[in-house]
Amino acid sequence: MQVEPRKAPGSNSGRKRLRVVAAATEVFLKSGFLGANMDEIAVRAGVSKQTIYKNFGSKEALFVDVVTAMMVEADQKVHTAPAEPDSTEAMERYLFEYAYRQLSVALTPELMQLRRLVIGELGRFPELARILYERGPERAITVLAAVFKRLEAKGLLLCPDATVAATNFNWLFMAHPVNRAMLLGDAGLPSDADMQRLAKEAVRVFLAAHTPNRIA
Amino acid sequence: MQVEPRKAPGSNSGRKRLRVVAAATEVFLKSGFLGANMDEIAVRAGVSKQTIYKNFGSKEALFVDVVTAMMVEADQKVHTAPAEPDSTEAMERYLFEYAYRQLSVALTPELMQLRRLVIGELGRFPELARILYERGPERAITVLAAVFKRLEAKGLLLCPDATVAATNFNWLFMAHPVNRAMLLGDAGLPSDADMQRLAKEAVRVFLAAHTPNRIA
DNA sequence: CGCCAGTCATACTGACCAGTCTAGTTTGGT
DNA sequence: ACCAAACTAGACTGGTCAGTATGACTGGCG
Repeated sequence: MQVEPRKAPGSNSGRKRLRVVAAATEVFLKSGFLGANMDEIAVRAGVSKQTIYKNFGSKEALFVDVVTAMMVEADQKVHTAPAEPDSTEAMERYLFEYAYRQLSVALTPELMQLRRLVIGELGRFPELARILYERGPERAITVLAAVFKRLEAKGLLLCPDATVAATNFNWLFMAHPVNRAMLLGDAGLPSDADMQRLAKEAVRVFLAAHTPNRIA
Repeated sequence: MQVEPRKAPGSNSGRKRLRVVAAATEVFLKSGFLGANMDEIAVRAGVSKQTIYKNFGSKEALFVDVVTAMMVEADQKVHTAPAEPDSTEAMERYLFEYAYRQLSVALTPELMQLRRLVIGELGRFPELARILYERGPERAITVLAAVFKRLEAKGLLLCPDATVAATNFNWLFMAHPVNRAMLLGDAGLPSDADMQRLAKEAVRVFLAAHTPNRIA
């Protein structure tokens, strides 16, 4: 099977390719890799199976393409960097905003389902799980650690190991809702008020453990 | 299809049943629900397919039985309750021991693979995921919250909401390694030294945020 | 010994499905 | 207008697999 090179997105071929990716995304998210049916994907995309196989070569390759595309798209939403704070009060606000934004962006039904899918297919597609790990939590923690290092230099934070501190903070607000969503489904996702509570509590605990001269 | 009632475990039938469960456990963990092959399970159990269908009725039912059995077994290992502490120093030790034990017991390749499996099959078997949630993190947090309430009554802890405090503590040591294991596989599991570090850091952060009159 | 419930190996059915093939149609560039 | 590339519907192949059917074997018990 000869796989055609990717066409420009404006062309007719390119548009068809996008429709296939969109349809495949739906179907894979709904049914998983083995449960997904190529005929259903073709019908939903309004495209013949031939076209799919011409563009992607195989079910596996389509799956990898679809999941990778979903992660790239998610990446773009997560990337935002507000100005870093200069005072204790500004830092508290900064941390709260950061946590709240991460919660809002990451805890969507699509991303949670993507996560379930990738975890379930770890055995078959370990490289996809690795990419999700690196682009998700690892990247978030790395970026946060760099911020914390600068905050420590300013004397606003006390953290001998910035990566450990960033890991602490990240999971203080993320762990509980993500775990719930993984096992309870979309019904377990937090409301906006929940997210604010989570962010606030995470900031409180984090600062209690990483601020110089603090009295609880 | 008539499903036979469960036989006493000592009998010949009972032993065969156990061998089926053991074999099915292996195969489901390795291949997932759809990927698992009933013929392979039969061969591994040294049993004919007929016997499997007589005892369990269907692939779905076997899967539910197997996963439930795995969770019951895991439960027994997790349940241990050392004496509750009476002083600040004893509490620190207690929390460390608790965290370290939870890490040691929960972060095994089998339990992590079970978790991946259940998460991946959330769409098909939501009730299994719910059971895992209730018997796993929810139960751990509930038990911990009760302990924290008593510790607060003794004046050792400061936590207006014991459940929030228990959630904080639980995920402070669990979140990072569990997330790594989910996405990086068994190679991402922490070493014994890692677990001790995780437990120690979690206790430090937790106590900084939940102890009366504490100076960081 | 003879009974019979449980088990065995094996073959089969019917459904599903990834991927291919065919022959006719549309599209887009020149 | 013309042609080549891309696309279409739909049939087809080959393989897999859940679940059933068959007929023979075995072991415990009266």
